Amino acid sequence: MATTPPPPVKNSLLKLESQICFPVYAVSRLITKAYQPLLQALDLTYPQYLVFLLLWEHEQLTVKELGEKLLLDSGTLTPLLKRMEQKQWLSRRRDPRDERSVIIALLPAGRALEAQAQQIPLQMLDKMQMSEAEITALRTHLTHLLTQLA
Amino acid sequence: MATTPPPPVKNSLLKLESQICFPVYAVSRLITKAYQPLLQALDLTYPQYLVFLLLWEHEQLTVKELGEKLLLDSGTLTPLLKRMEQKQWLSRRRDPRDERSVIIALLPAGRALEAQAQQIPLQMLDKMQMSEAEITALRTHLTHLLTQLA
DNA sequence: CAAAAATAAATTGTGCACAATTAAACATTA
DNA sequence: TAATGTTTAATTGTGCACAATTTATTTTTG
Repeated sequence: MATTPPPPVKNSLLKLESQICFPVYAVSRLITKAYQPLLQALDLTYPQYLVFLLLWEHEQLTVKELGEKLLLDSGTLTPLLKRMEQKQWLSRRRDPRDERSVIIALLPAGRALEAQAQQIPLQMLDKMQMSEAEITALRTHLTHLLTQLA
Repeated sequence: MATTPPPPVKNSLLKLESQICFPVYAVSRLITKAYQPLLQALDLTYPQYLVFLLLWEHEQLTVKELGEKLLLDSGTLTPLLKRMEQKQWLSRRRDPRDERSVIIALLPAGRALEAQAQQIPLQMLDKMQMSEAEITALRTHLTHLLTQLA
């Protein structure tokens, strides 16, 4: 009795489920969505929150420094920072000693947000339901990938 | 001799470097950038490539099915699929048996792209420089997070 | 010093990503 | 079956994200 030929095996590397890239892409968007209700209470978007994490730590930074730390360019940062400036969270001014640079400095309203953001990291950790060990392992692999691709 | 008081320790959870979320966000964008030169040769964006991965495997899917698999809604997919339709890569038509659904079907020009995309996964693996074990571990942690957040 | 090169932001244009709303088709049920 | 509710896309509006270009300033170099 003749057997039917085996079905042609698709190049499994071209399947969505074989990709490592898709989970990264999907998880990244899901994380942003998980932040959303927490950040909405502060009238913040996720990239704006990242800018604040840096400003709460450093008080003031140039656009270039923000870009280096966040891996974003001025095409993204300039309009984002203008929106944050409009809300009086930060100031944008040229560095008098090098007029090419723009210094972004925290304003009182921006500094005040830090207190309201205190709970966010723990709330996110709670949503993610990952052990300390898992998080460390994940971060290790991701930072490896990051240095590989940056 | 009086010791200086310890510097006030910033809530380390509110530092960018403590966050697991930032590496995911940054790596996701870096991966997209790494794909860019490879996909540009096929006139594709990364989300369009993801749609093709599914269509190459399934030949035709509804917008709803694409959305479920990619975790994207019609607000993102409709304009994206219209652009792909304009390039004659796929067709969009209502399902005659349920006019609410729109069936996305591969067209010859879209099917032809599969051959040209064959090399992409290996080229990406090469760029990422990760061992099989690392990739598996990373995917495991990410899919865990994905189910946790989805 | 003047010309050329490099640097830092801003601008322009395209394409996601998503919340919120709308519209149409279908399913359920009173 | 008419009214109600559900499902599926499309639409609208906002905010990234990034490539490519432009502008202004500073640095380097011939």
